[in-house]
Amino acid sequence: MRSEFWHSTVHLCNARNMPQLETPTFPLTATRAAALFDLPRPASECRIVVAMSGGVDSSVVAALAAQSGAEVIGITLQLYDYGAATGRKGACCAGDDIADARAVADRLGIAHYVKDHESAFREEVVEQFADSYMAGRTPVPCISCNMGPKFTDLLAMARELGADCLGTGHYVRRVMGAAGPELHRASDPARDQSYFLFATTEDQLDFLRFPLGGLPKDETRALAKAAGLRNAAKPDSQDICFVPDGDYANIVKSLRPEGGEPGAIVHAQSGEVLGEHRGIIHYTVGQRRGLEIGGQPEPLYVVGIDAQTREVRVGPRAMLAVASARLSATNRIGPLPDVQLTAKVRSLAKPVPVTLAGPLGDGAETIIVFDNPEFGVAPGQAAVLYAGERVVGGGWIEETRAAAD
RNA sequence: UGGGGUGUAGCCAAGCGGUAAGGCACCGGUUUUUGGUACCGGCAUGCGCAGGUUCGAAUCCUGCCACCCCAG
Repeated sequence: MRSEFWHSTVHLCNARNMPQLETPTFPLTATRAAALFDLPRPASECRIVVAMSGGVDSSVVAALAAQSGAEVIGITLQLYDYGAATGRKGACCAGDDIADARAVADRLGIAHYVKDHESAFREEVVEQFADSYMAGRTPVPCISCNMGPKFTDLLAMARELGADCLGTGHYVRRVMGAAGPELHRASDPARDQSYFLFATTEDQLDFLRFPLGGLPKDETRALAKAAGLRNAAKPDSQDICFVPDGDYANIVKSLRPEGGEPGAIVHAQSGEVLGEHRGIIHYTVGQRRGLEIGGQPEPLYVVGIDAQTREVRVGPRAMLAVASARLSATNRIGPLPDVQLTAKVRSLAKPVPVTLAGPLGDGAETIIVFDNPEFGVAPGQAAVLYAGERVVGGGWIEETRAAAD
């Protein structure tokens, strides 16, 4: 099993042969570090797999795992090979990032595997990303990536390696509730990444650990410095990791050349053709900029995208008001509490009060009704449901119903 | 080659003698694990062109050019 599973391993270092490097200033004791992983047994008897992207966050997780006294194995998924992107800082899981992950593992004296996951990543994330845009939707590839490569594939690897848990650098908290582990927002709301993890299953959550979720701001970098990690000052990743220069449309067009076919920009109220666009993949419901339509008395926003006719419909902001949204493939994490729920329909949105009008979880379709009209709700994005700080679940936005005007 | 109208930044447009509003678009910044939104900032030494009057003209005068409408 092992040889087949790890046929693509390009590097493995033996922890016992590594020189013990001095990290005397590391501010956490072994006990406190171990507590972050909520281990089932004494740390010395545990094996922790850490998903190492090469970034600061997951590197610190590896450092914390090492500090706990458990046996630690770092795994880096090689997700894409983007030669041109090697100079880019802040990307993950390619080129320099893999080198960073390896260097960190060496520094910490832990084992480290690199797994070639390019074809799976392409299928599960990149192709879906392109298809979504081609369908006139706005995908969230980071969620697909968490669902597939990270929480399914990598997690399976960790289990096969006999690990007790899989630690990642996500800024969310795993909190033990009466009915089992719950997913909560990060302590630092500015860092919270729970939006990207709504699809985490209870099984996965059972096995996952997020040691950074409770850390105060800047603490991560302080830990990285204290541990002597070479990427301590590495810029935070942003943008989509497989889009090297931020030009996502280029990536989509290289995969789906038809995506660049022009179409009409039509006023949703008057039906007037206001101009021509450069392909529907450039637009998102709620988007204002990039339409290049001047001479209007007020800003116009994308209110709809018709993939069949390649028509982009635009209208005034009022037309963006949405009363409810239909969600598909919903997930539920833990019991549904009988409290006011809130929903986030974009990663940077504030959660707003909603009422759930249907089942939640097990892939069921459901409807969320916004207490107040919500603006810029785009099909393809995720709607993540919260009960206070707790993530209850969520689903994918399929379609929306406009607020009555 | 008759009459009327209009020409101000990429678009819409105010100004009607005192030294170029505003909106849209665009660009930049802030925020940020989705190039969305929002917010902040920038954006016409020049007002179709050439002359003239005036201390001073986009604003008045003359000529020319372009486009539009009506009539032929």
